[in-house]
Amino acid sequence: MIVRVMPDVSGIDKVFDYIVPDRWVGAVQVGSLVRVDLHGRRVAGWVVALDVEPPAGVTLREVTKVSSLGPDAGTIELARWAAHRWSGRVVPVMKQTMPDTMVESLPAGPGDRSLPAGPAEVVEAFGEPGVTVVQLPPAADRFAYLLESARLGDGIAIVPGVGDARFLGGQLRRAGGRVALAGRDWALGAAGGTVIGARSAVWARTRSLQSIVVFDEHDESLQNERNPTWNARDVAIERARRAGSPCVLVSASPSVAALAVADRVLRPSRTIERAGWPIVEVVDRRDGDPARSGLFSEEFVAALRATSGRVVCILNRKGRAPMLACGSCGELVRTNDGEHLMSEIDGELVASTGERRPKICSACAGTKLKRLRLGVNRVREELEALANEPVGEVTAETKAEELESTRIVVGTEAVLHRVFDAGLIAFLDFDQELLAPRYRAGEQAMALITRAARIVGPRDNGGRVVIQTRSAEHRVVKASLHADPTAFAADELAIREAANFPPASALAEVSGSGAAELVDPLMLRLDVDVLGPRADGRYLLRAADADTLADIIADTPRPKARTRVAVDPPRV
DNA sequence: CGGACAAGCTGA
DNA sequence: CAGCTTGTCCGG
Repeated sequence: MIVRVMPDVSGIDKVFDYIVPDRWVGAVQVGSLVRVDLHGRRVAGWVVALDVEPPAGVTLREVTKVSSLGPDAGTIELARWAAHRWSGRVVPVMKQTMPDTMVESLPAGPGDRSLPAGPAEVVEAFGEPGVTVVQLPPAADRFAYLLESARLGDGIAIVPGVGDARFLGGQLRRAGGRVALAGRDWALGAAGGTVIGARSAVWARTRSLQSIVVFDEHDESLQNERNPTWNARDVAIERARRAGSPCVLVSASPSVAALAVADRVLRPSRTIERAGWPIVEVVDRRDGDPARSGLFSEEFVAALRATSGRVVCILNRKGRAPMLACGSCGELVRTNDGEHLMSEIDGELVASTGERRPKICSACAGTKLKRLRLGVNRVREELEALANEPVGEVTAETKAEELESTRIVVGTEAVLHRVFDAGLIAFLDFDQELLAPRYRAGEQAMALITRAARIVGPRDNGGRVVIQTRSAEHRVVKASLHADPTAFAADELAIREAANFPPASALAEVSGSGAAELVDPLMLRLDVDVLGPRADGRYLLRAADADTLADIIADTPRPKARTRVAVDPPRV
């Protein structure tokens, strides 16, 4: 038998034919990982087709080993689709489809077992094929959606982190479901049941696919940070579409990307939604004495005194220039559209968007601007004095037990991934998040509030989220205050459409020394906009939609010089 | 990717 | 012109 093999070599995006010795003919399947000789090297590779007709004039070599089972034919096709959609190579995607350790054969599949049907709205979410967005308050119990997915048969559940996977997976197992953790229990999942895991679980092998459910669909960790920058939410949608099965996207604050492709959106009543969010207190730091730019508002201090449980203060300061605020009215110095911060360069106000103007407050025409500086250490010391008890600073190095033993902690937003309950979460300087120079800043800020809301729990829990800001009218702040992510999504979508940003268009960032050369032939085309170069030599490509953009990039020759193309860049 | 080979450069 | 670097090509 002659098979076609895709070598697991990062520089090669080509397939080669090999002879399978008779003794392995039964063992080799599409997706099998084999070892082959290639150009004097012994390398691993995936069998992508069986019984092929090799090109004339080449001498075939033999497969030297059959190492493991791998993805099925449909998943290989899906990997090819993703590599094209995110303008990258297939090999790194193929790696995602593999088990943690080699698998020679699959165990027996689960027998028939019946799980109980959930509430009507949960059953309805999985009721028909297509994309259903389920908006669920942050502290709501999501388990019913996992259980329903498992009740329908083999399927995949995707969560932001492996911790979530272990927790929800354990719950399902105790409820009688057959659960496999993606990667580790690859063979078990391939034999049948529910595969649960972080983003790479979307590539898991399954026996069949009756549904896919994605929890926290808005979470940025669902996007692969290396090229190709595939997003598990989008891959899940495509995989479910190919299987003719429902794809359910669950989020407390659905992304505009998900809403744009949704066939149906299921939202709770306002009463239920409000009840599922904590009390959010917005403190407008422009009020009161504008000369006082202290770190802690009276409202925060009151909340701190009233909280007996854990207190988490979030302060983002890494690599940030000091913000400017008007000395007379306290307004932040922002771009005309109010979306981004401006800083002072050579006596002029300049924003990352290129907008510039003289040093004048746009709200009151005041000319006295003051710098607002906040450092974590100063915050920690002042907070310690205020609370009269030890305050911990959380960094990546902070040990879990140290974090557990300190009641009050200060850190960057990364703390929100390490703390699982709190009585008070305060964003001391939320403007840094709101006005970050990225088109997704609003959604990213909303995601932080959503995560904080889940940690402190629903409003009858007594937990609180405090937002200190000078942008109280910002859509994220208003939506948080009113527990109304629907309003946020509508406002965010309008802004994206006005600026022709996704989901109204598709973007790719081109960087590296070959960027100018790659972009050059695209300058005259009408179906793609070339924006840039920016100061760091990066370009942005913009097309009407992701497919058009992918086709254009695929048809453009890659320069010899190093060039990186990042599709759907999260930090632009 | 990484080996093979060709073309280009350097110093004696 | 040996000895080395740099660039280009290609794999079954």
